[in-house]
Amino acid sequence: MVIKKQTIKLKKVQKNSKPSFEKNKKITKKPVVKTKATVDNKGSEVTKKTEEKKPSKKFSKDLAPLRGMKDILPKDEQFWKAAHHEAEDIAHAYNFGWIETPILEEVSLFIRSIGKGTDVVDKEMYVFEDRDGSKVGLRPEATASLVRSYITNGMQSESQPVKVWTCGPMFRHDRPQAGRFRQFHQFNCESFGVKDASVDAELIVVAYNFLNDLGISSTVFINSIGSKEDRDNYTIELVAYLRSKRSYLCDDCKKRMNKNPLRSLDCKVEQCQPVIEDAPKIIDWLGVESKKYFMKVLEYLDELEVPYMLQPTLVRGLDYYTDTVFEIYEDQDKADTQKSSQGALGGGGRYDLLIGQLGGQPTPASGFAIGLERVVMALKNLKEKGKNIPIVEKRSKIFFAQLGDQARMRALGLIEKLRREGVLVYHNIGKSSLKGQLELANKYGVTHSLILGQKEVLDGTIIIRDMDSGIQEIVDQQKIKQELKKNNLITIKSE
RNA sequence: GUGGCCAUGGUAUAAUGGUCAUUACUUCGGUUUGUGGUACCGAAAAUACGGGUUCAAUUCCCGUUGGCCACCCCA
Repeated sequence: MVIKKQTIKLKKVQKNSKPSFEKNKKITKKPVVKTKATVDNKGSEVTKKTEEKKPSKKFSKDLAPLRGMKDILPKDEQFWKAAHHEAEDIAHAYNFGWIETPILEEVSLFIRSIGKGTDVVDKEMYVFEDRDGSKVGLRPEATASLVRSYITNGMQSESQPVKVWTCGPMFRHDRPQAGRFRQFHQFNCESFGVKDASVDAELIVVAYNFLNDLGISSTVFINSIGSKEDRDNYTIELVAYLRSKRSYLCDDCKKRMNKNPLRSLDCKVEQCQPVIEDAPKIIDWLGVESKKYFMKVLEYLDELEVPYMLQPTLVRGLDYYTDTVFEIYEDQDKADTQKSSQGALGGGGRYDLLIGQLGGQPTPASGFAIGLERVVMALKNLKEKGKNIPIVEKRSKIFFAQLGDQARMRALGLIEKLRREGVLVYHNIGKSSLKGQLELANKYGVTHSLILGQKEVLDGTIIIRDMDSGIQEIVDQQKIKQELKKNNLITIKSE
């Protein structure tokens, strides 16, 4: 029996005897020499030196996930599941087919679609050399891959439009921030093959309903950037205008003027605002066709009662868009306008030139992406405010406790048998004390526990304990299911 | 990529240029070795990493890494 224990840190010693291998982080961790003074049963004192230092139990930093990447943990399961289920439901409801494409693709696919000169391609892509020397990249978004898939799988010969959806991780080497990660997840819907305002409107309504069904109220910000010619003409005009106001602009905008003038319209710097307000509006430069098309989209949205705002300054950072572009934002309470998270939950638009540009038959297309991390963030916020969110929780109401070696041996078999019959039970076979197991049962919030002990094993029976009243019933092991069913406690797996 | 703030057990925190680094939750064990919710007792568990100043650094300084936030950009 240990009566006394003391630990002495010998700082001085380790300082002076600094080992030469100090570069090794784990070993440099302060060595601690522990001395335990113990007294054995007979009362004689024994001093023993425990082994030199133990390496730090703290995990070393290089074990942590990479910067901007996160483990998604069980505590957040409900939010993620809610989002995933809703994605699946809504995509299904609108007849989108599920598709999954590789995360890794030839780099040129992304460069050719998203566009050289965009930040996503120039600064944020994970690119590396494959073993054969070819350049591959982690997808920074899904549209390029989906378009590639449409082409390489000959989907142009299916009945149009071809509508697909996917969910999965995307990668951008960005600086992590609220709602922004290097690996993040998107829900994507794309519609290929038909150019019609109704297609755009449907996509927008899908995005809107996805959020709405999750309890997130949102507004769509929408604009049209017209055809490529419209945009080129407009860009020339805009640059000329910005040049004339050059001295009033912020430094970023001065740079953007050459690189990506449309983005200046998005500038949030205060000094630029008056200039932006007076800037020529792209909508005035749309060709007749584009203008008509845009009006039609808006009409549909009115019809569908999707709340939207025209935003003449909305352009998007990816090159492939034409005509309709939109972003969707969570409606903020006035109370938390201060509270950051100003990123869009999702965005998208029409890209009629992309498929042809990548080598397919020229085919119109339109789509959107929603960031699941941001959705999950919004869901968490809502829950904090006590709002109801469609949480997916499959909980069993029953705990299975076992006691004694034979019972333990029997337990797994019984649990398996119950599972096959569609009865799910919580259990912790690793624990041996009944007390500990019932504690757990309590924590799980079950209403009843099954208790199997030595005696029950021999009798072929089992105890059913009502956790509220404490009343116990002994039933035949063969009749567990019936008993539980009688009390309406069963979570049947199928159906 | 730029800037601001930050770094103490698993989580959340307290404190200090010099005994054994505080507290709570969690985890584990015990208070009846067949009965949970409460109570009590006990245990495990931390100064991110590297360097500098100092007799002495968890504390002060620098660097690295990471986190949060904003910009850029985007989801």
